[in-house]
Amino acid sequence: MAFRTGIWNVNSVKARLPHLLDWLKRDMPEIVLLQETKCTDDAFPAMELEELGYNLALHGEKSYNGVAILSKFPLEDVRRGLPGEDQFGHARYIEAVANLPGRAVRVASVYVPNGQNLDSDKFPYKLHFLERLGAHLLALLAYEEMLIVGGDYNVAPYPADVYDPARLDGNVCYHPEERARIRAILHLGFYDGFRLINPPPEGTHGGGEYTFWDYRAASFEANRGWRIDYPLLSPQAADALRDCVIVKTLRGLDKPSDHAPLLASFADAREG
DNA sequence: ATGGTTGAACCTCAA
Repeated sequence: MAFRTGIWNVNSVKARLPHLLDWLKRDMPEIVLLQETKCTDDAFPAMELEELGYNLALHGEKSYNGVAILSKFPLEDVRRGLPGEDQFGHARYIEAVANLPGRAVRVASVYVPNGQNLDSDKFPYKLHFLERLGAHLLALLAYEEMLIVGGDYNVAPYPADVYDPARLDGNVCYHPEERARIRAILHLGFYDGFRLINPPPEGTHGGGEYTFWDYRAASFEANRGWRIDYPLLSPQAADALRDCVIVKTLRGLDKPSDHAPLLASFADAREG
């Protein structure tokens, strides 16, 4: 069957619950990958989402980070954290198998560390996280499954993915060391689902299509944005991809997240 | 313009 996958950094699932519920009722993605839920699993608004028909797989922590998978299909083989990760580390990765009728789809929700600034200890931590993520995704690629890894990667991979690539080159989230690591993951054999549907424009200027706008300095109004949220797809998932859009309207509401969601549509396995 | 805003939880940190 055909299905849709939503991807959204909500910047607090509790603060964003009204917008989240409205969006899910309107666009009805069967699978949803959330980042920055910012609450422990016992505080997650499970009842409201279960009422919409979702099964939940949660990996949260108090105040910061937190990722979740919502699925209208049964979830199995839930894994929390990257392999070898400290059990008490940040809640930044969750993976599960969604059992669609006649087809299993592996999905993951990832929230890559922001890195803060180049002088911070958090910057090498981010680079190391990207390397560990790449090692894990390489292992998953060997399964030859439909695999959808959606999240906030906190890295704009290419010049078209930031509003002013010349000025921002070297900034955190658009630093050559970060771009090299996210592009290394792509070069393993993953596809950026947004770019499969929306090829980047020619030249080195910003492409104008973004998923994140800073709350400060009227960034959204001026479209000073960054494309740092995207679906990374295995070849099997890329073949089934039919559409991928940024739901920009949600960034323009009152009390928005600083990220806009994405909605990716996948075809039935039997379609050509 | 090295500013600006938001969320969670505490009076500051992370983004």
